[in-house]
Amino acid sequence: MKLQQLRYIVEVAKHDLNVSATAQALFTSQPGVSKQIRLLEDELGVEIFVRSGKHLTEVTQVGQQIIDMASEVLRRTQTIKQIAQEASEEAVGELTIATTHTQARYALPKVIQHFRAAYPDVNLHMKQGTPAQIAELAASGAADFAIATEGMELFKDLIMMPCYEWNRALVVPKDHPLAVKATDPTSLTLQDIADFPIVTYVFGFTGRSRLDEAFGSAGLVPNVVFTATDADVIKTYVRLGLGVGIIASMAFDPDQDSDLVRIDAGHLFAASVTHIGFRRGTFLRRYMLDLIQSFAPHLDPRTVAQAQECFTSAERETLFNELSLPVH
Amino acid sequence: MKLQQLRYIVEVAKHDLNVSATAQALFTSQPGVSKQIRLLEDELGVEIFVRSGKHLTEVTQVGQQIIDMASEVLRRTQTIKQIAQEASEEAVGELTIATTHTQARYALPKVIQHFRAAYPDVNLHMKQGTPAQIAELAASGAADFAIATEGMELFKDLIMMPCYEWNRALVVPKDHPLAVKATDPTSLTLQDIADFPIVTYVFGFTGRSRLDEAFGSAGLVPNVVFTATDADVIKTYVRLGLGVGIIASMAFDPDQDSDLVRIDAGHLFAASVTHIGFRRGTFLRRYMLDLIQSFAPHLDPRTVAQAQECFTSAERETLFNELSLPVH
DNA sequence: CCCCATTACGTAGCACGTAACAATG
DNA sequence: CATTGTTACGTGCTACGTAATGGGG
Repeated sequence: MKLQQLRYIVEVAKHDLNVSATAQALFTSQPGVSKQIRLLEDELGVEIFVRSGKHLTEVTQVGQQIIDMASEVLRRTQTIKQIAQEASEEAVGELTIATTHTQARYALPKVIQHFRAAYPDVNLHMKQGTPAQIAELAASGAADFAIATEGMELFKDLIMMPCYEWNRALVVPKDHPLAVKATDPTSLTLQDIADFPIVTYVFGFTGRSRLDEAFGSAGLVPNVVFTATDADVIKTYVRLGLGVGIIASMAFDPDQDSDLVRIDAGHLFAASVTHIGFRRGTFLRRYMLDLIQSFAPHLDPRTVAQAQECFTSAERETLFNELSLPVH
Repeated sequence: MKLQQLRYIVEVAKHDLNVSATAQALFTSQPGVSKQIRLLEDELGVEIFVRSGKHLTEVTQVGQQIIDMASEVLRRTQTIKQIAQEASEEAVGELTIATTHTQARYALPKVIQHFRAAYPDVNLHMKQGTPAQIAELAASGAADFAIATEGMELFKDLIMMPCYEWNRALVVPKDHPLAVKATDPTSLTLQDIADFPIVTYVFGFTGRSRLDEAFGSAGLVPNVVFTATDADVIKTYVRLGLGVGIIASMAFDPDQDSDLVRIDAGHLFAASVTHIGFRRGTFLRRYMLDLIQSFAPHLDPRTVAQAQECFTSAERETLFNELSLPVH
């Protein structure tokens, strides 16, 4: 059994059982991959893939178990490399962050700027997607970190940590009837909002669920006429007069959005909490810990280490609910 | 990075940093081992071992982390082999049980006999040792199972499951003053026993601690004149008249021990529970599950699987304290 | 008829073993 | 001086790439 053989079967499984595509992705020849898989199957005495004629059609039951375990093996060899690099070149490496538009656009820029200055030799990659995709990326190891507000409890081997609390604001054009509320945001009610067509996030994004809850428990049916995954698009359509926008308050930029009026609505909705997560068992390099702390100051390396030790998310909750989160 | 290189560093660490001895144990040449370690260190860019002149003197800090992770990798490659063998040759394999004399001599024979009949092609190995050694063997992967009554909570990555409950009996020569109690064991008191010199297990073996607790809470100081790790030795010295023996009741064999009298003392001491344990993450083959159930009928494969899923020993406890244990 | 996996075969690299060497206690 | 790790060197294996072959959709 060789590490490459394990790599091959894992990659073939990831590439829809297409050996040619796998070989190309791994920059090697297709017969080589084919043969090594055969050799592994011979050595183990089991078929990992089901072949119909000249095609791999499916993964056998044992095959799946073996592939899963092989992934684990490969992950750990990666960890070995990380440990070594951490010891020899502390400030050199890679960092992949999977996150949503909202975070990438409004929460992360400062952090990233700071990070790049501190670690110029760490290559940084950002992947954007839906909360579910983000969680998947982190769980599969394709990203080091997932940062999002929703849908992060999907994978049990993701360690999630709360970063900051935030709430919503209304954005309306300056000439909108509700614009006058800007002088006294506390007088704003859910009924006020429900009177107008609403432009906000699609479901499953950026705390949208909290919004629905608030209206629901007030017995109101909001007239959501347009949804988007990010605040920039929402603001654009607010400008076009489609309706009043409800966005994360941090997504309002006083400079760029000077043609709009922001009315804080934090008293109307339950606060949302943005989390950062990583796969259980990940070796966290110094620069990773630094990034976490720079994004969420209360998450110092010691606290993160404690979170890693926790077996269940319930344990982590008790660990974290002693902390008071920053509010954005 | 190659699997063998990982194997080499792990084994060298296990062999007190003696490369020659390691090479011999792995049936390979010493320069080969030496070179592969060097190559790995070069590839990773770190020193795993500290060399003073021509000797490996210690493991670097990173080295230890790498070795630990390498062990994990190798363990998982073993698991892959097991998964494969399970699928192709369900009844072929190896099984190593680490246990104490008491279990090996009095509890396991029937089980083993049954097992050998059911799985003639599974090679069986028994390792004997102190409870601490047994737990260590299972935790390190040198044994598949640990079976013992004491000291099994030492390693947090051992999954322990209760097998049966048992208590103690007094054994005395036929002409001993206490022999008359055999007709009415319930009349036996701790004071009765404390009046005589006692021969029993050494501390840390076969529920010895429960014995001390009972005397302690009764305000008595037992006069333990001789201790041994197993009942056979204890009985021998009881025969020599050294004192009254206190042994596990199942360790009295009516046939072989017909020259002694057994007086049940279950009402005087808290019951002990014998456990079977294995390393978390172990792939349990069919024959292993069979062995467990044959030893402890309530531990069916489903229950064992549930125990494997539990994160903490507390969770397992709640799982198990619904079961009523067999009494030996 | 194209796509894809397997077989065949040649080559280059590398792991491993033997032998010689160096250093340590 | 014995033990132990490293260097040097030769060899046999094998992983990999190119080319040819054979099945499926």
